[in-house]
Amino acid sequence: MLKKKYSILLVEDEENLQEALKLNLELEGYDVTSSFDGASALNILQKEYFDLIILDVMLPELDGIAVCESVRLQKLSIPILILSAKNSSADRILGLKKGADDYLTKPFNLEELLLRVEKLISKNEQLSAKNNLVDIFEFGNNQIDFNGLECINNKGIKITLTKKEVMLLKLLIENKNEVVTREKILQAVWGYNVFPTTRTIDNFILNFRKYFEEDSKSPIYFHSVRSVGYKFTCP
Amino acid sequence: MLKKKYSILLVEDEENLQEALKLNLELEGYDVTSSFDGASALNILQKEYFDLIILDVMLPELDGIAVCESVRLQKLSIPILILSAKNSSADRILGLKKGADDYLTKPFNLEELLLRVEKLISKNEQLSAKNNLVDIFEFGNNQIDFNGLECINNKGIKITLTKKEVMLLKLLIENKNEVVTREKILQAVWGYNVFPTTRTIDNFILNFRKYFEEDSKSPIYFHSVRSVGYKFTCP
DNA sequence: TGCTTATGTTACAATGAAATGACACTATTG
DNA sequence: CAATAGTGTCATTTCATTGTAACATAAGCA
Repeated sequence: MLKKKYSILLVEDEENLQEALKLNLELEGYDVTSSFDGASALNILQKEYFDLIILDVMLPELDGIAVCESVRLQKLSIPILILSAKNSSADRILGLKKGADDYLTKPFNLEELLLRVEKLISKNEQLSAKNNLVDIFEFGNNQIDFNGLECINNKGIKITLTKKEVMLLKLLIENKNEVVTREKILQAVWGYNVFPTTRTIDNFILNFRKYFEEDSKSPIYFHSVRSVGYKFTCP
Repeated sequence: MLKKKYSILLVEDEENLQEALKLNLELEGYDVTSSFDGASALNILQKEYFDLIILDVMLPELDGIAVCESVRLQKLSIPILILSAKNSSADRILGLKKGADDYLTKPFNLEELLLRVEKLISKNEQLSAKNNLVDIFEFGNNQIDFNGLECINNKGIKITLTKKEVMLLKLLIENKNEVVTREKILQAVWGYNVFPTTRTIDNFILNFRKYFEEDSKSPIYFHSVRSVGYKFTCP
């Protein structure tokens, strides 16, 4: 039987390591696409399908964690393997929290990397057809279905969310009870090079308040933090 | 919403650690069964279902690796997380090769353990939640026979579906009430790994609406989700 | 071989999400 | 207590995405 060739996006700026890894992965039969920085990685991901992303955390400009976050916001369920020079458990935890599926510390044993790669791909392969656990978030009397991009608000009215709304909402909810800066929002939702007027974010918040707040004039979920950004709290 | 309680088999002979882990896992909402040696672990596994096994490698008599191997010989899919005092990559490789899904080195950070546990369980959960579609699917007054490639629509007219139509329809129905992205559609139905902009998908949807909707201008089953994809809903 | 049906492509119109600009409002500062 | 900077709100515009049909090509079959 013909074996399907799996594709890997390898994001690593250090040229020697990039080349060595690419070579070894290709020897294992993978189809490897190279990327040397976070921004271009995100670009490539828009246009092409991959079975796995290998991501160095130390990247010029946009770092690995940010890429990881951005990928997860767009609901791409690609497995992500993070490579890092740091071996603190705090870093590993951050990586795993931001949506990485596995975490390896440099210097690593090549065989271990290849094993982990294989495991990640084969686990994901099996569920590629249907890959969703129900993903419903509730606060107050609001229910949000992130898979169906719709929600039922406290008045029992069904609202269909748009892509950007979902991304922003997810970002806020993932960071609930902490302030998310405007810069971070623009970065994560609108991308690294598109910066619309600041009023845009406010308009989205405005909508969220209309959708979800009892009294949109005195919000209890969507708080503005003057000169910093916004904060979602759920009591 | 009611959350399912997941069950974990914790195999650890050191009593303090056993207890501490059990407590913490239970606080997270897991149902924990304790085992203190390899032989009894295998026994328990014969009789009961678990969503995850946490396995110390250093066990009296039958060690963790042996248990792991034995489990893999019988039940393939339970995720196994190995705990070990040794941090050599050789050991990690051995563990992973023998069928472990993840490997943590003692001393470990509790939060990291909990994160990895959660990840292992949810990944596996998705696997087992595979949808098995019946061959005949009904919605509204439409009947679709996925085997015979034909269907009877709401006007009682028989329509023969083509191969691609069946594939797309199946994909949408398997993911009913969820948005299926254009990328996923292109990948699943057309086998593309690169995503060209094409009107092909739209034309297929157009046909579905003609076949199955009362009023194809205001569809109730086949919804477009702008800049994401399409969603099949059946009320 | 030519006919028939399935699939893909092109072109253009319609649509609606998101961006913008204007202005009122509110908090913060010296 | 102005002055100022930051935020709330709405009406309006814009432009990418989607709907649609007619046409082109490929595949399958008599």
